[in-house]
Amino acid sequence: MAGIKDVARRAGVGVGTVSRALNGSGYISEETRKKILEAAKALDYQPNELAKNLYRNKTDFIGIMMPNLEHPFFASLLKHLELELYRYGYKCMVCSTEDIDNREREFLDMLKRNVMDGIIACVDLPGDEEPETERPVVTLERNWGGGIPMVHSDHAMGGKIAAQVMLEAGCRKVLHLYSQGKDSPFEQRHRVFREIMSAHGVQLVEAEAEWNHMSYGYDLEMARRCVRQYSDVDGIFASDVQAFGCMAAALEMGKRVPEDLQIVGYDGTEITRMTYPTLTCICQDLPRLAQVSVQTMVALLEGKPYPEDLVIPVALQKGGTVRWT
Amino acid sequence: MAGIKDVARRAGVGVGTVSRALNGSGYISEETRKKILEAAKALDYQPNELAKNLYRNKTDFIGIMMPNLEHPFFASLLKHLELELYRYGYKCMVCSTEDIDNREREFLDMLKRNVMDGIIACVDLPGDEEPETERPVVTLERNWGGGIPMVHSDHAMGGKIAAQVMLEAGCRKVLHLYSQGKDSPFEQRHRVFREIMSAHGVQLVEAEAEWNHMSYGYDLEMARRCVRQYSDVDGIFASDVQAFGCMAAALEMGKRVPEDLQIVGYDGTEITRMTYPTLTCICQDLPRLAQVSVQTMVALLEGKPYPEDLVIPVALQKGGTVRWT
DNA sequence: ATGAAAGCGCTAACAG
DNA sequence: CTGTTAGCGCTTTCAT
Repeated sequence: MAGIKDVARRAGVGVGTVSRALNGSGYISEETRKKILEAAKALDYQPNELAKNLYRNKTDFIGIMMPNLEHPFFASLLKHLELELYRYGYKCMVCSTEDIDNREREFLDMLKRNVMDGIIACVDLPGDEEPETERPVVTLERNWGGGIPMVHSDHAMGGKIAAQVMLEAGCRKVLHLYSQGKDSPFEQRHRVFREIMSAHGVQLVEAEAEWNHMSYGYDLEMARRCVRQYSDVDGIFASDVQAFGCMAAALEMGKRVPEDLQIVGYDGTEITRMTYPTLTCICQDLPRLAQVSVQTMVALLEGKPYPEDLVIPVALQKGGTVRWT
Repeated sequence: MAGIKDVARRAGVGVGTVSRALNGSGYISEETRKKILEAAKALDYQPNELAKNLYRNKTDFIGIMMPNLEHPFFASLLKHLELELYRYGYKCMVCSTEDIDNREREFLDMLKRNVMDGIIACVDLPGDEEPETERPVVTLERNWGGGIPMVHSDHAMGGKIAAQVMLEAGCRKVLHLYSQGKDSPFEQRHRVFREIMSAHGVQLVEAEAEWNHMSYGYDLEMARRCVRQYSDVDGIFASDVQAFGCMAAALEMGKRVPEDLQIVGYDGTEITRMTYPTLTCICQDLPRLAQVSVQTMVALLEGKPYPEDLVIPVALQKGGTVRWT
């Protein structure tokens, strides 16, 4: 592997000159620049990024922490985050905590060791400690407190839209699958939904999903159980995957959707458009969530002020699991 | 940020001693070791990995190249790869090429710049050039030639199983959605499937999906078009996502699955178990694919021989989209 | 058993 | 404009 010294020798100049020529910093005569470029090409010179990183104390890596990479919400979010980071010249290092003990802690420690420049986290803060904040952290949908910027969807709006859909659809007894995290912004969605339902005299049956247990298997299984247990409801509000689990269980029991049972999902991932009928759901704006969190991260890294408004609107996607009038 | 010098000063020893104590290399008296450990703890010392990387010329990063992180097959594969790399102490750097021009090339160049120790690639080799092989590359389901190890499923077996299912189900006219890459091992699946179908006099209608255009939207749209166009088939063989697209289009047209139309998917991702009826499909063994490719990568990095057999068996998942007798 | 010193490959400050 | 040199923070000889 040719190093900068080899290039310097071949071009008959000093290493400093090579560095300047290749980085376009400082003054270089056109002539020597050409010589250097030629030498670099001839030797197929590639600067060793490790040396550069040590000097700059920066790697251009951003770590992404997610509970589960297989879940359609996180898979899609990761895609958008990676793309957005790429636009700003950052590389994406990913950590799927799954249910592995201590994985969050280990990952956060890497931040202290300068492995990456910052972290975008979609998981809860491990333990009760404040994170070291020497390098920036931005969270998505998770409250880490301590002035750490949190980008999230407008879940109050989501709960409200879902409730309105249920009301217009004429539901009288609704199954509501929810989950609650550490001061999570999600709770707004459930709170608002409950309030509106109660205010209109709609009966509510609730089941709590384990927080942060993001997996298809779990979601489908719990959805199935709930539908069996509360077989007399005429409406369901749950996350996308859970909603599909409910629909499958109901169809298996001989119910018709939406004639006997109306279903509203939450998230709006691609899977909602994959079936017939398509799933009516509240869509989170994943591209925008990714965009804003990356912008915030970059601003933090550059010491600039970051966007004030970190709340992203949601939208209704009308699908075939609700009877529209 | 406390450095090794600070620790040395505080413990009243030289930096070399601190390094040895903390890495457990060389001889250290129990007494000074204690002093050093204390000092390190007191200062919350974290070794700067950038310096270590430069010295070792190694980062413990493995790059993962994928065409699309949102697609359930790749999302799931990534999850397993990341987990497996973690087991071996490697971190996972991810690159989603999407359809971005030159992204593969750029990512491969990072390998030359020592940004990562190796690459596991699930995309085609850009251009016709041989990749620099100074640092190891392993591919998953992609043929990069030049002695680069390729881990892949036993697609001949997959094609055979799918064909047998179709025959047993009594299909007489089958729609076959396929795609072909650069010398891809996938082709076996299509070749074997065709051969068996023809041998038994089953009529075959084929539609080619664009290679490497891995996205829900595209898959669903093309599936819908095909089902409309070939509305008289009684069986369909396609990838998971395409299969769902076909099923949705057929249901929308008033057909019944599996009574009027039987469907066999390929991949066996989580989405196949999400609906009612569940999708009959050929399952690739993603955990095993990940395991073998990571083992191969690690062996390459350590200069050891790697597993000979890089072909992973597939299995049939019986679902409700086929009439079982 | 331990301290001093020489790199790892690059960038930037400083002389010329 | 360009060459020389001093780090970046760590690991590892090499003396002692």
